Amino acid sequence: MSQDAPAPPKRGRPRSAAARRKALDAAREILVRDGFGRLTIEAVAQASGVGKPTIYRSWSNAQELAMEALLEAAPDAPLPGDGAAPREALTALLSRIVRAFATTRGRQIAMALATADPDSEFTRAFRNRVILESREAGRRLLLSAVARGDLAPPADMDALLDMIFGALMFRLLAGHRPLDPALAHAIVAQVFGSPSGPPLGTDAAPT
Amino acid sequence: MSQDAPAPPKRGRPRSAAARRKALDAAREILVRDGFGRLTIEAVAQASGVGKPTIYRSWSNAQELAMEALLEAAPDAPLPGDGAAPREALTALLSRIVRAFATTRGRQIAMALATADPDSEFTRAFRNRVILESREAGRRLLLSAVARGDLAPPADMDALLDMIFGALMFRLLAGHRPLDPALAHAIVAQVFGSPSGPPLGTDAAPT
Amino acid sequence: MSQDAPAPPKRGRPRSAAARRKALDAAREILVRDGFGRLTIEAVAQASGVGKPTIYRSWSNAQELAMEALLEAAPDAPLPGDGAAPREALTALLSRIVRAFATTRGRQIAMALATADPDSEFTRAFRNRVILESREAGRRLLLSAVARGDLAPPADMDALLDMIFGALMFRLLAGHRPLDPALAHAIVAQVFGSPSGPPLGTDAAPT
Amino acid sequence: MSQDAPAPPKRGRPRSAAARRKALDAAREILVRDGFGRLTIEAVAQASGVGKPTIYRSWSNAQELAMEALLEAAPDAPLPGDGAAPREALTALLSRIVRAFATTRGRQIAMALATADPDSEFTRAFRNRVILESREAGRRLLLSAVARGDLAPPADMDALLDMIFGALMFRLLAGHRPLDPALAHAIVAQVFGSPSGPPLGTDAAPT
DNA sequence: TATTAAACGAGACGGTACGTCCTGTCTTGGT
DNA sequence: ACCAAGACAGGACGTACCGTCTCGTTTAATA
Repeated sequence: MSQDAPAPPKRGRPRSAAARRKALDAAREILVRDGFGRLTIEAVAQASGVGKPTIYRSWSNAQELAMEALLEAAPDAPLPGDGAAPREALTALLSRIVRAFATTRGRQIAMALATADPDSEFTRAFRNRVILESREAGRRLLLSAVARGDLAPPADMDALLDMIFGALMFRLLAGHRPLDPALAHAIVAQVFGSPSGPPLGTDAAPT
Repeated sequence: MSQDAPAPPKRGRPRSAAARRKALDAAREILVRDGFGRLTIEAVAQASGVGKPTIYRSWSNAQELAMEALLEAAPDAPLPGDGAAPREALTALLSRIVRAFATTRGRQIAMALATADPDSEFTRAFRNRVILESREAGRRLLLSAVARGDLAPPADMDALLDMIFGALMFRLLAGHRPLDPALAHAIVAQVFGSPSGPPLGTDAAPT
Repeated sequence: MSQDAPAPPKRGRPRSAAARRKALDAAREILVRDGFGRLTIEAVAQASGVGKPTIYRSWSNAQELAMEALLEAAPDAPLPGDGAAPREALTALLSRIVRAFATTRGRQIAMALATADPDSEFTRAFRNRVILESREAGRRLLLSAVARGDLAPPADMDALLDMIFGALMFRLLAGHRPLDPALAHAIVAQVFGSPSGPPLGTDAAPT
Repeated sequence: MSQDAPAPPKRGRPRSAAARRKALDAAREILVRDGFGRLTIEAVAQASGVGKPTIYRSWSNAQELAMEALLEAAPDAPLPGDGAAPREALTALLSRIVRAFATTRGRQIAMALATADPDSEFTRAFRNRVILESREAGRRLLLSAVARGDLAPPADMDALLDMIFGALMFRLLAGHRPLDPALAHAIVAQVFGSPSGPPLGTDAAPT
């Protein structure tokens, strides 16, 4: 991505990895302690002892720095074993997301997403990594459920996925109801049908 | 709560409705023309000819002013006649929302929501007015569909509503796929079942 | 001066003397407590319970109000009996001025004088009342001293008076040396000559 | 006092002398053109193209900036040759001061002095430079006059100096009489005695 | 005694300036 | 060549007062 120069002559002093680290750590701490609105380059430079120009060399504004800090802090999605029962696996996945979002960081991620330039390369990377990765895990689970006959093949898989993951983000942002684990179960029940009754959206008899 | 002063004598010069109007109009124009990031109290004062302190007297920061401006500009939800077929009515409702969000204003609303203090009274009012009103219209439509037997009663109505409306917001914010009218149809199909086949979540299925 | 309107019909409610009083009292207290820089119309209105327009009806800005408040507070110069020995009377007069200026008020008077529009009618009145009245008393004392033969008739009486009173103001403003009672005696000695020895500036040998 | 850091390493970008210059020049021009009351940090920043924070880095308020601008503009006191006749030299010195004060700047200096915090370090420096330097020149002239026998040794030299220079300031501030060159001559005559006749306060006034 | 006009308190108005904060760039001296 | 430090121009922030302008309420002279 930044390697398109085939022969980087590597002149001069190389960038200090330590400086990046200190900046990211300071940024993360500020995010956690004071929230997104206080994450200024000035404050990060102050707190980390890294010079402002050095920070600007790595990130072009506070949003990008925030995103990378959040992205780092994101749990590295140990996605549930695909061998398990898809319904339970999806429930587990959504529950993990709920728990992650329930912290302050969830809102910060949402703010970062909403505030950032939607077309920036960084924003795209962030979306892919933080948001859509889980969505793809969900897709795999739904496909395996369909393969096992637990779920009728949905007419529009993408729309279904957006309904599932959008519900979480909607609760988080609109805040009209708490974002709690019960939602994960309710969503799964809605998709697969009630545990006892016939599954949602399928006419395939339980057999 | 607001009834403790039974006869507030209304001393002093009353607030000027004209000043509020000019400020809101200028704010709206700036939002449309330059986006949320440029909506500065300074700029609004400049553009509207209203003094800064006067603006601060009515709104305590740029977010609040932005919200009221967006809120005003929000279409006054001419909700579909509840007598019509609920499935078509829901499709129409979601399509209208998609069209509204597809404009710049959609992202602005999302940014305002994400950026603002989630506990502020203004934020709450904004959520109720702009976000949850449509959700309630959706609830009414789903209930009437259930009453007509078009839809199996969902186990968790709130979760279902959040899935429906969350999908729209998710597409808007994550931006991984376009927020287009096809999504409205896909969501409705997912909820009610494919047009020809048996509806989703119906118990009409089992045989 | 304000009588050029031949028939002031004096209809309507007359100005409230109480409002003037409250404003002046509040102004004086603020001057004493917080100094000249804090004497704002706003603060006086707040502290006195008098409305801002009412204050502006009587004084056209904070300087004028300050001046009138200071002027009121000025000791009503019970000038020394002209029958007494002029030299001692002048010493007493200057000592009194030193004492008055040594308080915070002295500086405030100087600030008011320096800050105010030099051509305003109010400033002229203030100067006449607060500054020049003492100067005229001094002139009378010098004249009587000349009449008694205690003092040679000065070539330029006005210049001499300005030297006497200017010395006080100079110490007050420049602050290079304290404005203390010793100065009053030193000035008198300078003008009349040392009590025992020959007067100042003469080359007449001490005999 | 300023020696506790023996080797201040002077890190970071040094202050720009050009910025200071531009600010001071703009300040001086505003003082001359519009007067002390219009000397706003805002206006200086505007007129000079220097950022407000940069100005605040060098001066902590408008008074200090005004003082430094006035101080710069002050004529560098080419004090009269001490070898000349002291009486004529003193007359020349006072005349020069009268001429300097007769301009707008005189009043501005007085306003700056009166308005500023009397204990600020800047105010002290200003006083020393602008006010007291001339006074010291006057002291030297008087001493040499005494040495030559032109003048009887005054009982209190400081008081005499304050009378001489205070007279100028008094006329300037009180404004009861013009501050014109005649005053310089009158003061000198008062101190040294009339050129022809016997000096002031002499016992030549017999009987 | 009733009318009525002016002054009253309150406080919002359009402004100006304040002094602080942060942005993103630039310029030092020190590894 | 990169680093930290920090000054730079710019610009928005939210506050304080300015002096003016309604408001609705006294209040006292007049009619």
